[in-house]
Amino acid sequence: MVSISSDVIRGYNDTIILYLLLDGPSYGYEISKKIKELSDEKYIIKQTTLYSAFTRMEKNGYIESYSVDAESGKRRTYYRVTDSGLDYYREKCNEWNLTKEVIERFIRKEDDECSSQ
Amino acid sequence: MVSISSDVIRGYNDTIILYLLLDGPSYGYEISKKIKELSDEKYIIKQTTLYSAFTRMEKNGYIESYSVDAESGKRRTYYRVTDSGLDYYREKCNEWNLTKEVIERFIRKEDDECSSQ
DNA sequence: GACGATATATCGACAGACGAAGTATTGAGG
DNA sequence: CCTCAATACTTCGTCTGTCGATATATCGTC
Repeated sequence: MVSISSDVIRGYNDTIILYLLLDGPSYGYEISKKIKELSDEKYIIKQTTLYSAFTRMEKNGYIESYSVDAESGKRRTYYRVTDSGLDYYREKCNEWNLTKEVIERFIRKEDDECSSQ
Repeated sequence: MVSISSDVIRGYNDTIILYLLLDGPSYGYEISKKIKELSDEKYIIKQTTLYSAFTRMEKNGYIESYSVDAESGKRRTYYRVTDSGLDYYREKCNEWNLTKEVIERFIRKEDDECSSQ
């Protein structure tokens, strides 16, 4: 079975998270559910990866956090995208399109070496 | 200017190198030139990255090396792909197609948030 | 009261990228 | 002859992001 290795996604976790935050503020657990859903279970982000991405991005000014005590006891940390975060997201989108194009030049298609999976 | 960040390529350097070695044995300096060429200068692999990839892949049995003393003094270490290396390359091709599809779901197109670069 | 789901945090290990620096050869130009 | 650019490879040390392990706390339900 072909599955996604984290080394590939590495450098795009931030982008994925930002994409989901563009719909409105959200929190860790919800984001992880949405990633799983939107990727048809093909990519399940690790907790540690997710939370360390939040920390990093907040430090870089791409997102802002605020705490909410939802339904009695359960506290949540919500994050929202900043202007700078939106800029960053757009940059990553452009970078992705370029990168995709470049990598594709080194991937053989069905007709020759890369057919039988 | 949009340029390729190494975190994105990370995990695909091996694939890129293997692709070029599929044409026949080659050595470090030549591979680096070819990558630069084939990517229209958009991706220039760092020496250290390249040579550490060779070491890693040889250790993993994906490539084999042999030394050649070309044109009098200059020694070169040539690498060729093994069967296991070809398998690995094919796997990475499949993985790439999957990964590309998944990441793309988190990239906004021109119509909304990801237009003005 | 035990368990699964929700929700977050911290710590330490590891792999891959890469800057800096060094070595050695060859050929061209002053 | 010497220097410099190009060719060709190596070693060392640092940094960043991922992730396994572990811990904590709440809520609903069986």
